[in-house]
Amino acid sequence: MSEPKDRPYHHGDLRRALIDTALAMLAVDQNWAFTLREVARRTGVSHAAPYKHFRDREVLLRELARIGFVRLEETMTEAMSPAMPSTRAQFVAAAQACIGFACQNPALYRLMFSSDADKTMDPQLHEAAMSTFGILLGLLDKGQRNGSFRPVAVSALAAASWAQVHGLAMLEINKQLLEEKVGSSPVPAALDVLLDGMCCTD
Amino acid sequence: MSEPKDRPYHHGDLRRALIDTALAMLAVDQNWAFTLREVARRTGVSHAAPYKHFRDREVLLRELARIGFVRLEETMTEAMSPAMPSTRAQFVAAAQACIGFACQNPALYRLMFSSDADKTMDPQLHEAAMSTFGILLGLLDKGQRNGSFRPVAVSALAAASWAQVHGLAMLEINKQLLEEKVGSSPVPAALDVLLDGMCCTD
DNA sequence: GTTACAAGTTTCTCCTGTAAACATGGAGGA
DNA sequence: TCCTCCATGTTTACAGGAGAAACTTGTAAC
Repeated sequence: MSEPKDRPYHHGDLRRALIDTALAMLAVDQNWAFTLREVARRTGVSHAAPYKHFRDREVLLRELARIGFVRLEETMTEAMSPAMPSTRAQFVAAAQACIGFACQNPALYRLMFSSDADKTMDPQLHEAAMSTFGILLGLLDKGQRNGSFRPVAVSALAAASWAQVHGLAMLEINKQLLEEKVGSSPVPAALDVLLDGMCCTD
Repeated sequence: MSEPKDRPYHHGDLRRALIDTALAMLAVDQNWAFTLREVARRTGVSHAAPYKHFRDREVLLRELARIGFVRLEETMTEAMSPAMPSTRAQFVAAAQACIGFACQNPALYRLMFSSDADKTMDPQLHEAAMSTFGILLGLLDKGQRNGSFRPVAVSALAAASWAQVHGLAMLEINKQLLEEKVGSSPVPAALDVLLDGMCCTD
């Protein structure tokens, strides 16, 4: 893991290396023990080096959150791309992709939606989050146009489906969805109930 | 805030005093800067004193979470008690009470549903959480009996409504429910969409 | 009364974030 | 070519937190 000699004094692209290390840590450390010093250590650099690239811890966190939104958007877009029999099926696929992303990157997902990553502090982060949200809006709009979803205010559908998916994701990654509470397959069950309210009667 | 002299060497009920101080801190500090030393300081004891009553920080956090569940249950029970025209209205009242509780105690609410407060570690915490969840189950069951809610598996309704309410609460306290995304009154709107899927057609 | 124990305090070690001062090496002008 | 600047490293320093260990103090039981 550590090459003692061959590293030149100047790293080359420490900024990117720090981000990569941090993302790798977030992917492994479910439990959110994230320290700048540990990131520096694993990157093989002194604990003060990161401050040349990030004003403070929060700035790095916000950058990680931004990348998280980009990746989530990619994940959801991929999940939606195959031919689907209905917009409803596409919605389910996107929702499950989002929840799957959260399960595979729990710490990153939590970070993305925590107030640690305050979006008012960082226009780029805000933009990334809005862009990801745009996928949902696009899907809802399409569903309304083709008669799949009820013609109520799209913002209401957006609020409901976002809350539902985010709620399921948060409960899942925090291990709250115990079988004794919500049965053995809560995610599809919950999505079905919600979609019954969103969809036009067949 | 601090009486320098009159405090006897032994506090009397330091355990309760620490819990009260911590709860007060959680109510004020939205942003979750919670340190044992600060709790000790504000309680007027040395920073090591809390360790006589809580093995470590986590044990105190779990106790706070437990109390949070008790209070949430009280809040929801109160909100549901007045005469309501329908089970649906009662559901909305309970849901809004839960979200209101989260908004008024954001740090506590976050703690309650974080994996910091690992329920597998503490039977009493688990029991308190289950008891609070029981309110939802009772309401759903009653609604199914009187024909308000659809006769699908109650665990599916539970999963959907819990995820919805928790999702709304989390998004709200993390200031993610921006008007540009979900309109001006996302909570009632989202609950309505969900309930359209849960309720029998009128 | 003496003594034992629960519940305080002090002191210590190791960790973190962050600031300041110092070092290095590559790029651009004399 | 050489000198100098400066971005990007390192070292050192400091404040504050978790928690362990050793010490102190009331009080309650014998």
